[in-house]
Amino acid sequence: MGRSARLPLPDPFDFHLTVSHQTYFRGRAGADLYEDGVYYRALRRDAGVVVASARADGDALEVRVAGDGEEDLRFACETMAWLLAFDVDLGGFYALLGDDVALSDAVGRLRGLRPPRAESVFEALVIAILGQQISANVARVIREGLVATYGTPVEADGRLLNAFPSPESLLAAGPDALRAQKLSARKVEYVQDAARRALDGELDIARFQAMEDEEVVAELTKVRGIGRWTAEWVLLRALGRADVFPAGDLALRRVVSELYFGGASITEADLAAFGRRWQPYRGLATTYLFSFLRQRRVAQGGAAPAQPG
DNA sequence: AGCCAGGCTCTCG
DNA sequence: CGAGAGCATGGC
Repeated sequence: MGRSARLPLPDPFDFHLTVSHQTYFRGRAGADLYEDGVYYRALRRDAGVVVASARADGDALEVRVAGDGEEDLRFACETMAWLLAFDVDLGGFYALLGDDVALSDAVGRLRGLRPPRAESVFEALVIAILGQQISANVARVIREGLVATYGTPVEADGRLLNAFPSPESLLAAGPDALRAQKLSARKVEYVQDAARRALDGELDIARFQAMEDEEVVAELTKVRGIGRWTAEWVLLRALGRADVFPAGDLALRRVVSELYFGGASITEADLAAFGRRWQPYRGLATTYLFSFLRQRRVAQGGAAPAQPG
């Protein structure tokens, strides 16, 4: 049962690091599962779900699907290559860094990290809304609950995972049920509005890929609940844009302050100006800086895994 | 116990 | 324009 195919790996590429980043160095984050060297995702395709997994094997990515459908396998291969950002030019970014000591040091440990992606604009948008204002850890906990409760459960290699909740399921949930998932009343509104838009076809990825970065920002920020930061998150995580730099992001501001300004506080405008040094790879710089933070957070034992009892 | 988190809206001067 | 309040809740 099942089919598999092998995709040539891009170079450089650190599979373990990239999938670890995707799962917050914890092995699981929402619909993303990483166990025993295998990356699992339940992918939505048309009305159904394709259970896919990938692992690095020599110079290839071995992609598997549970069923026997040839189309499913092809879909899984394309999607995995997209999720793991096979198309991104890391070499250009590394060359640009040159004498950037601080980030080069981070890059030294993060070499081969690719900026992993969300499955859909809807997923990226919902995750971004959940993450507004609150800490990354709290956002992650809330996302776990949402995916566990409203995702589509499937099994792969005897492991349980969930496809990211469909727009239908989050709409059907109703406001009170989502409030019970620790969303604020506002966030419930925003998430359900996003679900409606997804069902109306407004979040179709092709529609956005035809637009420039700033057009996407302008379009998305017309919507109540979506500000610049949320739109930029979608650009990075769903559309895979290379040069996006969320200068309003508090964590990004602090880590740049720490690495480049001796901890002195900097404004959003300062960060935007400073970020120009990473053009046209500001999105990669963002991913590397976040990865630096995520790894350190886990290494320091902050937000330890759930207690046994 | 407070206070702050990988924002955003709304209100008021 | 800018400043400030409110939101939800996990972690320090």
